[in-house]
Amino acid sequence: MTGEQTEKPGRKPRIRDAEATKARILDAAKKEFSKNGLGGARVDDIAEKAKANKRMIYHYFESKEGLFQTVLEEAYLDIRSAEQKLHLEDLDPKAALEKLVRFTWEYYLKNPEFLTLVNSENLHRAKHLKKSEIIKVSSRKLVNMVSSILERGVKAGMFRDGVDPVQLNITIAAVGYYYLTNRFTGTIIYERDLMAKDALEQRIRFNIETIMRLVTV
Amino acid sequence: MTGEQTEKPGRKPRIRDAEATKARILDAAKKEFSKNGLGGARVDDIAEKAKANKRMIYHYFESKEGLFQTVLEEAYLDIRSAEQKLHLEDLDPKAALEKLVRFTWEYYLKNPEFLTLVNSENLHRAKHLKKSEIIKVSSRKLVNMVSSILERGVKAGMFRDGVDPVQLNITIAAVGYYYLTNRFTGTIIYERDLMAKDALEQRIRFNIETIMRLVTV
DNA sequence: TAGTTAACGCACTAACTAGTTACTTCTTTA
DNA sequence: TAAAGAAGTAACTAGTTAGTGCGTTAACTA
Repeated sequence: MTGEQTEKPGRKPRIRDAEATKARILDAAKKEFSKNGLGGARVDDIAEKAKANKRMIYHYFESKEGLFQTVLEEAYLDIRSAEQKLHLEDLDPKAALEKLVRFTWEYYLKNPEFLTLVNSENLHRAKHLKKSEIIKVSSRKLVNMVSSILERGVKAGMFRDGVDPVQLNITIAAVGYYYLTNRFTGTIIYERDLMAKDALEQRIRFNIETIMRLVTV
Repeated sequence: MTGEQTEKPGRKPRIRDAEATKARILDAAKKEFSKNGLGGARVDDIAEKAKANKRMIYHYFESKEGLFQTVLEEAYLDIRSAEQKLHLEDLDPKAALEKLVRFTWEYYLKNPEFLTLVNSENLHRAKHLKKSEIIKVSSRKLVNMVSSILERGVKAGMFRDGVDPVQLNITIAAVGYYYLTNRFTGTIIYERDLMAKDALEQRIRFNIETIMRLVTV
């Protein structure tokens, strides 16, 4: 173990603390990568913001890309785990679906770094995500969750049959994701402040409407 | 004019040709920027691929960012002008809307650079697009087009009233854009080849269904 | 408490990168 | 045809940038 005897639950008075340093690096890296992309991010800046020596980045994460991969993996695991905590199986199908749409929207809104990280990874043709097995496993759970909501809805006569759960999943993500990643160009194109409070409220209502109409009989 | 007398319509035998060089640079730049993003693109590589001297880039476009701005502007003008050529006003509302959904999807599919350029611009908080007046004007036409389809549909009793044309427009873009920009991570997450021929066909059908159900009474 | 391991820091490098200087050559026009 | 301007080139610069070699010090353990 890692020095359990001197550690008290909420306190880590050690001057040298591998876990804390790692965490500070990951946190700074997430901000930098999401702000500037993988190519635009600077290792020196990450080290400075993490209040760590640059050498530590290479010590813990091997390379800039290794660091990016870890950041990305953690980001995916975070949203996947938050989705599981929704316990949609306890709600009736309509309420469950609406809750998922709302959750997805709010997660993107509160975690805009997630959007940019995913964009960055797609620019690199998902070469980092490809190596991660745990991401596949946790994503399967999401698809199953939506599948079972759909099934229950069909049985209850609320939803129509034949809606592909993967397509539905993609669409739930799409209507929120697109609006939010493209909020800067969108604000210019549509000459409207897409991030104003009422604009955001209008959008989430519209998204729920879109998804509900899609599955309703 | 630029040496009109020696130019024959389809032939430009000049060794020195400013327009041709400019065009080659823009073409190479579009590929480089869309492949690597603004930060990741290399000016030297663009010059090499364009078979032009790097000095020419600075001569014609002032800076790397100036070049990016021009590339981005041309990309937007291209899609906006293609949309206008659809002549949706000649079709009945349902057919018009379906044609727009299909066109948007196919444009993204055939011009994936557009998607990455827009992503890159959003990473930079739309600082380049902000400067462009012509983009706003041509985007207004798109919104008006959708507005008038909606209006005609409502009058004909086909579409329900109160659908916001901007939200609809964003949604039409979203359902195609998200699927295609995130095709690399998507293929991993959903463990399914999103770019297979039948997958693409399934998606466009799903998108049309989504949009039609959204506007139908 | 001595010895070992792991955390950390300094200073460096080799390669790269946007942008420029100073120049040559082609094309047009007075 | 001579002069001027525009198109094009090669070589360079000043500043970055990812990644390292090597030494130091704190923390754990035999």
